[in-house]
Amino acid sequence: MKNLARTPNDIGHAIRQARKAKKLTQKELAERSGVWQETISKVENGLSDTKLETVFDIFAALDLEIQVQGRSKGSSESFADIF
Amino acid sequence: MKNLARTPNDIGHAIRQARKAKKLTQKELAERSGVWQETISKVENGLSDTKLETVFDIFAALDLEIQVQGRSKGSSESFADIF
DNA sequence: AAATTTCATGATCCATAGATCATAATGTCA
DNA sequence: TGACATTATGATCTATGGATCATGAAATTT
Repeated sequence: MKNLARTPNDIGHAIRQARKAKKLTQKELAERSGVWQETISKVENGLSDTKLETVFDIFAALDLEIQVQGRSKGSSESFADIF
Repeated sequence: MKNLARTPNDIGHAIRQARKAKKLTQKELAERSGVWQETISKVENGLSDTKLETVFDIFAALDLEIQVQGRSKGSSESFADIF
Protein backbone atom coordinates (compact mmCIF):
# COMPACT_ATOMS: atom_id res chain seq x y z
CA MET A 1 0.00 0.00 0.00
CA LYS A 2 2.00 2.96 -1.22
CA ASN A 3 0.36 6.33 -0.90
CA LEU A 4 2.05 8.43 -3.49
CA ALA A 5 0.97 12.05 -3.42
CA ARG A 6 1.52 14.73 -5.99
CA THR A 7 -1.39 16.99 -5.26
CA PRO A 8 -3.21 18.37 -2.21
CA ASN A 9 -6.06 16.08 -3.16
CA ASP A 10 -3.84 13.04 -2.81
CA ILE A 11 -2.96 14.16 0.68
CA GLY A 12 -6.61 14.45 1.54
CA HIS A 13 -7.25 10.93 0.36
CA ALA A 14 -4.28 9.59 2.29
CA ILE A 15 -5.53 11.27 5.44
CA ARG A 16 -9.03 9.94 5.10
CA GLN A 17 -7.73 6.48 4.43
CA ALA A 18 -5.42 6.53 7.44
CA ARG A 19 -8.14 7.94 9.66
CA LYS A 20 -10.57 5.23 8.63
CA ALA A 21 -7.90 2.60 9.09
CA LYS A 22 -7.54 3.77 12.67
CA LYS A 23 -11.30 3.86 13.05
CA LEU A 24 -11.38 7.47 14.07
CA THR A 25 -14.12 9.98 13.39
CA GLN A 26 -13.21 13.43 12.13
CA LYS A 27 -14.20 14.73 15.51
CA GLU A 28 -11.83 12.42 17.34
CA LEU A 29 -9.04 13.21 14.92
CA ALA A 30 -9.83 16.86 15.44
CA GLU A 31 -9.43 16.49 19.17
CA ARG A 32 -6.09 14.76 19.07
CA SER A 33 -4.65 16.90 16.30
CA GLY A 34 -5.86 20.27 17.46
CA VAL A 35 -7.36 20.89 14.04
CA TRP A 36 -11.08 21.61 13.73
CA GLN A 37 -13.41 18.93 12.45
CA GLU A 38 -14.66 21.33 9.82
CA THR A 39 -11.13 21.88 8.62
CA ILE A 40 -10.42 18.18 8.48
CA SER A 41 -13.51 17.67 6.38
CA LYS A 42 -12.35 20.30 3.93
CA VAL A 43 -8.83 18.93 3.80
CA GLU A 44 -9.98 15.38 3.17
CA ASN A 45 -12.17 16.61 0.35
CA GLY A 46 -9.57 18.92 -1.08
CA LEU A 47 -11.77 21.94 -0.53
CA SER A 48 -9.08 24.24 0.71
CA ASP A 49 -5.48 24.96 -0.02
CA THR A 50 -4.30 23.63 3.30
CA LYS A 51 -1.23 24.90 5.04
CA LEU A 52 1.69 22.57 5.65
CA GLU A 53 1.50 23.06 9.37
CA THR A 54 -2.07 21.80 9.41
CA VAL A 55 -1.25 18.70 7.41
CA PHE A 56 1.60 17.84 9.69
CA ASP A 57 -0.55 18.34 12.76
CA ILE A 58 -2.96 15.83 11.32
CA PHE A 59 -0.18 13.50 10.29
CA ALA A 60 1.23 13.52 13.78
CA ALA A 61 -2.14 12.58 15.22
CA LEU A 62 -2.38 9.72 12.75
CA ASP A 63 1.20 8.70 13.30
CA LEU A 64 2.02 9.36 9.70
CA GLU A 65 5.09 10.80 8.13
CA ILE A 66 6.17 11.73 4.68
CA GLN A 67 8.99 10.61 2.50
CA VAL A 68 10.16 12.94 -0.21
CA GLN A 69 11.47 11.10 -3.21
CA GLY A 70 12.13 11.43 -6.90
CA ARG A 71 9.15 10.62 -9.04
CA SER A 72 8.82 6.92 -9.73
CA LYS A 73 10.14 6.31 -13.18
CA GLY A 74 7.60 3.72 -14.28
CA SER A 75 4.17 4.49 -12.92
CA SER A 76 2.97 8.02 -13.32
CA GLU A 77 -0.24 7.39 -11.50
CA SER A 78 -0.97 9.69 -8.64
CA PHE A 79 -2.55 8.51 -5.44
CA ALA A 80 -5.95 9.72 -6.55
CA ASP A 81 -5.89 7.53 -9.62
CA ILE A 82 -5.96 4.42 -7.50
CA PHE A 83 -9.46 5.29 -6.34
CA MET B 1 19.02 8.80 0.95
CA LYS B 2 15.72 8.82 2.80
CA ASN B 3 14.11 12.19 3.19
CA LEU B 4 11.68 11.69 5.98
CA ALA B 5 9.65 14.76 6.78
CA ARG B 6 7.50 15.46 9.78
CA THR B 7 7.61 19.23 9.83
CA PRO B 8 7.43 22.08 7.34
CA ASN B 9 11.09 22.63 8.05
CA ASP B 10 11.94 19.16 6.86
CA ILE B 11 10.16 19.93 3.61
CA GLY B 12 12.22 23.06 3.18
CA HIS B 13 15.40 21.10 3.65
CA ALA B 14 14.32 18.45 1.21
CA ILE B 15 13.53 21.08 -1.38
CA ARG B 16 16.84 22.84 -0.98
CA GLN B 17 18.69 19.57 -1.19
CA ALA B 18 16.86 18.49 -4.32
CA ARG B 19 17.32 21.87 -5.93
CA LYS B 20 21.05 21.83 -5.26
CA ALA B 21 21.26 18.28 -6.52
CA LYS B 22 19.81 19.48 -9.80
CA LYS B 23 22.12 22.46 -9.78
CA LEU B 24 19.35 24.97 -10.02
CA THR B 25 19.28 28.46 -8.59
CA GLN B 26 16.22 29.65 -6.72
CA LYS B 27 15.52 31.90 -9.65
CA GLU B 28 15.55 29.05 -12.12
CA LEU B 29 13.40 26.93 -9.87
CA ALA B 30 11.09 29.90 -9.53
CA GLU B 31 10.74 30.13 -13.29
CA ARG B 32 9.92 26.51 -13.86
CA SER B 33 7.63 26.18 -10.86
CA GLY B 34 5.74 29.42 -11.16
CA VAL B 35 6.59 30.22 -7.57
CA TRP B 36 8.47 33.42 -6.76
CA GLN B 37 12.15 33.27 -5.84
CA GLU B 38 11.39 35.13 -2.64
CA THR B 39 8.81 32.55 -1.71
CA ILE B 40 11.17 29.69 -2.42
CA SER B 41 13.74 31.27 -0.18
CA LYS B 42 11.25 31.51 2.64
CA VAL B 43 10.04 27.97 2.14
CA GLU B 44 13.53 26.53 2.12
CA ASN B 45 14.28 28.34 5.34
CA GLY B 46 11.00 27.49 6.94
CA LEU B 47 10.06 31.13 7.28
CA SER B 48 6.46 30.77 6.26
CA ASP B 49 3.65 28.33 6.78
CA THR B 50 3.57 27.35 3.15
CA LYS B 51 0.46 26.16 1.43
CA LEU B 52 0.29 22.63 0.07
CA GLU B 53 -0.32 23.88 -3.44
CA THR B 54 2.93 25.81 -3.37
CA VAL B 55 4.95 22.85 -2.16
CA PHE B 56 3.54 20.63 -4.84
CA ASP B 57 4.24 23.23 -7.52
CA ILE B 58 7.85 23.19 -6.40
CA PHE B 59 7.91 19.42 -6.15
CA ALA B 60 6.63 19.11 -9.70
CA ALA B 61 9.39 21.37 -10.96
CA LEU B 62 11.95 19.27 -9.13
CA ASP B 63 10.34 16.04 -10.22
CA LEU B 64 9.69 15.07 -6.66
CA GLU B 65 6.77 13.32 -5.13
CA ILE B 66 5.70 12.35 -1.67
CA GLN B 67 4.97 9.07 -0.08
CA VAL B 68 2.71 9.02 2.93
CA GLN B 69 3.54 6.26 5.32
CA GLY B 70 3.21 5.19 8.91
CA ARG B 71 5.96 6.49 11.11
CA SER B 72 9.04 4.31 11.00
CA LYS B 73 8.97 2.12 14.06
CA GLY B 74 12.68 2.15 14.80
CA SER B 75 14.24 5.47 13.91
CA SER B 76 12.44 8.50 15.18
CA GLU B 77 14.81 10.90 13.52
CA SER B 78 13.24 13.54 11.40
CA PHE B 79 14.79 14.75 8.22
CA ALA B 80 16.26 17.77 9.95
CA ASP B 81 18.17 15.61 12.37
CA ILE B 82 20.32 14.27 9.59
CA PHE B 83 21.85 17.70 9.13
C1' DA C 1 38.93 43.53 -4.49
C1' DA C 2 35.45 44.68 -7.69
C1' DA C 3 31.78 42.96 -10.29
C1' DT C 4 28.16 39.80 -10.82
C1' DT C 5 25.22 36.38 -9.35
C1' DT C 6 22.52 34.25 -5.88
C1' DC C 7 19.87 34.40 -1.85
C1' DA C 8 17.43 36.90 1.95
C1' DT C 9 14.43 40.39 3.80
C1' DG C 10 11.14 44.04 4.25
C1' DA C 11 6.76 46.45 2.84
C1' DT C 12 2.27 46.55 0.62
C1' DC C 13 -1.84 44.46 -1.20
C1' DC C 14 -5.16 40.86 -2.10
C1' DA C 15 -6.89 36.35 -1.40
C1' DT C 16 -7.80 32.78 1.40
C1' DA C 17 -6.92 29.34 5.49
C1' DG C 18 -8.55 28.21 9.77
C1' DA C 19 -11.02 29.31 14.15
C1' DT C 20 -15.61 29.47 15.61
C1' DC C 21 -20.51 28.97 15.72
C1' DA C 22 -24.66 27.33 13.53
C1' DT C 23 -26.85 24.21 10.88
C1' DA C 24 -27.73 21.22 6.97
C1' DA C 25 -26.97 16.78 4.81
C1' DT C 26 -25.87 12.16 5.20
C1' DG C 27 -25.15 7.85 7.45
C1' DT C 28 -26.12 4.38 10.90
C1' DC C 29 -28.74 1.58 13.71
C1' DA C 30 -32.20 0.39 17.42
C1' DT D 1 -39.14 5.37 10.93
C1' DG D 2 -37.10 8.15 14.13
C1' DA D 3 -33.02 9.18 17.01
C1' DC D 4 -28.28 9.88 17.18
C1' DA D 5 -23.82 10.25 15.20
C1' DT D 6 -20.95 11.76 11.53
C1' DT D 7 -19.70 14.69 7.92
C1' DA D 8 -20.39 18.79 5.08
C1' DT D 9 -21.37 23.57 4.32
C1' DG D 10 -21.94 28.43 5.06
C1' DA D 11 -20.93 32.89 7.36
C1' DT D 12 -17.87 35.97 9.83
C1' DC D 13 -13.44 37.42 11.49
C1' DT D 14 -8.48 37.50 12.08
C1' DA D 15 -4.04 36.14 10.59
C1' DT D 16 -0.99 35.13 7.23
C1' DG D 17 0.68 33.29 2.50
C1' DG D 18 2.23 34.69 -1.81
C1' DA D 19 2.58 38.10 -5.61
C1' DT D 20 5.23 42.06 -6.51
C1' DC D 21 8.77 45.52 -6.18
C1' DA D 22 12.94 47.17 -4.02
C1' DT D 23 16.97 46.37 -1.99
C1' DG D 24 20.31 44.35 1.22
C1' DA D 25 23.52 40.60 2.34
C1' DA D 26 26.29 36.69 0.81
C1' DA D 27 28.51 34.04 -2.09
C1' DT D 28 30.92 33.28 -6.34
C1' DT D 29 33.69 34.50 -10.21
C1' DT D 30 37.02 37.02 -12.75
